[in-house]
Amino acid sequence: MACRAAADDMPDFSVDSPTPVYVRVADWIESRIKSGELKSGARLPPERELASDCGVAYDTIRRATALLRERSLIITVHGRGTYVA
Amino acid sequence: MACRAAADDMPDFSVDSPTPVYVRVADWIESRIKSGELKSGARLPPERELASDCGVAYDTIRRATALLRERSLIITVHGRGTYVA
DNA sequence: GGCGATTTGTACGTATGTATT
DNA sequence: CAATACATACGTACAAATCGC
Repeated sequence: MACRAAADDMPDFSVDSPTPVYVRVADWIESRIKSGELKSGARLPPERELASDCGVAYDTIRRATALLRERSLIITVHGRGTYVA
Repeated sequence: MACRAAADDMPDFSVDSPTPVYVRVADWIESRIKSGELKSGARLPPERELASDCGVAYDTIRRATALLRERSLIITVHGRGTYVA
């Protein structure tokens, strides 16, 4: 599973913080892109998989990916998946 | 109640259509702004009230207002309400 | 400044529809 | 046609901001 490897250094999104969880998830994914761990064209895990891996709800992942789409960091294709821009 | 008056000519959002409900709700509100029925500075009903009045879920209203914010037609203030721009 | 009421924001979970493979 | 994956829609609960008292 593509995301499991990343789960090792995945932040604990359950910790209390003034920053919303969906922003922290987006920032975390952004940092993985910026660091080169996720290269352009790479496909992200399915949203539901991301949700369960991150221990957050599907809705939260949807918000996070919406943010990243606004930031033009990812591209999402209905029925296919989400890719690094 | 501010919105009840508008309920008379409110479209039936339950009818089947290829256009998502949240887009139709947004378009309906936009048409009420463009027609002058809702003037600049006017406050919209609370989102939950809009939801029940329109017979749709809170989530659907949130999507609709998000669209209208993107279109710069409304301004939303946390804890206060939503206003025509 | 506190308190309660109102209103938006976030988060969770689930079901069904639609597009791609 | 079946499996996979994103999109929409519903409902609920609690947190956070604002305002009037």
